[in-house]
Amino acid sequence: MASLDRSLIAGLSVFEGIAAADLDRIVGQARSMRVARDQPVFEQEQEAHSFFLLLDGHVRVVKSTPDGHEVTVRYISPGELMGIAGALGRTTYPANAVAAVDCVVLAWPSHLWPTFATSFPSFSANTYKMVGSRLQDAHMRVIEMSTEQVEQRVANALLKLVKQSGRKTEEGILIDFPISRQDIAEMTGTTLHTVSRLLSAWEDQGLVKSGRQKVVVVEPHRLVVVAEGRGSKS
Amino acid sequence: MASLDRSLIAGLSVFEGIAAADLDRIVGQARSMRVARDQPVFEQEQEAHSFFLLLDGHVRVVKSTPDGHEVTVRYISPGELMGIAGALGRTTYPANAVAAVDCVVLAWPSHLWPTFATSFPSFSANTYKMVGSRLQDAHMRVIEMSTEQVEQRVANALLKLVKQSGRKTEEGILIDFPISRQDIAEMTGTTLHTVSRLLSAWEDQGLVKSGRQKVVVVEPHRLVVVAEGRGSKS
DNA sequence: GATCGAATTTGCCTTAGATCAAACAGGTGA
DNA sequence: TCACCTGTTTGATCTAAGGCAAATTCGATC
Repeated sequence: MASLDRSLIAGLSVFEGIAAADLDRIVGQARSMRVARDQPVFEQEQEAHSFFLLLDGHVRVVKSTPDGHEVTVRYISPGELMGIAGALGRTTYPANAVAAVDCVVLAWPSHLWPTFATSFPSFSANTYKMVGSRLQDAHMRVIEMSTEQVEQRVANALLKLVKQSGRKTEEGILIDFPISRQDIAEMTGTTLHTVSRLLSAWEDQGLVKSGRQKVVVVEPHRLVVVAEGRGSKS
Repeated sequence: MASLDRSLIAGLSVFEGIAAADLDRIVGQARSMRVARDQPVFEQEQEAHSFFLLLDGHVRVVKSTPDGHEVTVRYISPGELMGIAGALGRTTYPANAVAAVDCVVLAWPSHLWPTFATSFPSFSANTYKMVGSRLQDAHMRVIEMSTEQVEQRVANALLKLVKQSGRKTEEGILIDFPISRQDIAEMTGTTLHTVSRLLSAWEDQGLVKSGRQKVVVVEPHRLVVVAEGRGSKS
């Protein structure tokens, strides 16, 4: 296996404030792995043997309910940690993580977490800061679900994806991984039919351009207007 | 001010695994305060100067949206921490916390957190474990909002309240603080009208007994059936 | 005990969005 | 090049639950 270099992780916000030598020690204990598109990184209820850092690609985190519904919790972008169940006192993963595209991830055995946390206090502080913002996110989701209607939620979801993984093209801002109507529906608590109708309507108005597993946001500004609830109700 | 005793906090799960002498040191730096019913413990966007432990009473944590909606995030029971924004890298409180009844709380200045975290590792571990379970909770809420219908969500909310703050009476299990239809609506993302209709229907079926700001669950078992989605659709 | 305000109940109507159904691409592999 | 599978579009209903309005009840206060 090629030896891993600290340059892989230097500069990531989770590792901010950590000395170069320490970064080496951290990276030295990681195992790097490739995960092919649509393959799992870890699975719900499984023993949480490792925690992960996404180096390249995009990972979808999904919870399945007993009655067969799937809810997308979040998308992970390069540089983010995932599967940190151990740091929160869990022994199993709370959700499925599947690669949205071919991915490269680093994995550390979970039992290293306590050592890392005490040896590298800024690592632990940064991690808990991230946990804090995920908690914040989750609360925002609850609030959205309680107070906004589907149109606004879908607009918000697209804007979030654009901010997180948007790539500029001549047409507009492309969401940089394959994403289906069904995926968007699972992020927003609606059905693929409704998402399809919304995208069609927005396409007619020139807000977005979309195709099979692909969405390009042409006019983010106007999408923000929709997200805020004063979309043109004629 | 009466001197505070470690017996106040010994035995609480957050302080599990901490030596008696350390408990003294921790309690010694707290300030105890009373909060009258309907008064705030802390407020959204406010500078997070302190974190709190609820000793007695019940606190409702509510988020307000710009457009005037209120969403209840959770109820805090005695023994739980709240306002730990600092531990998660925030400088302001993310929500309003208001006393549902007259309360007694301990408060520590936020700047003590880092010291506490390093001096009492099990305190920090316990706290993050609790954060983990709140994150879990929040995700469960999102899933409920996405996949269940109002009837199930309201049933679930009542069951959660019963588990958390139920007190046995001859009639059934009483939710041990004043709670209005509106409050329940804000917990479940619906309207007080719908909650009222549901409670009326359940009362007719003998599932609950309810009155002004009061709910008694008479038959938890049958409420569980409703919560799981196979309530008697005649 | 009379009064007043807040909480609750209920009926009726409306509607956002789910469900059902069917047709329609656009890639991929043979 | 064609066939096929998966993702998408669009139309036609249907319904859970929200909105509106009005009556009612319960407690607290004077």
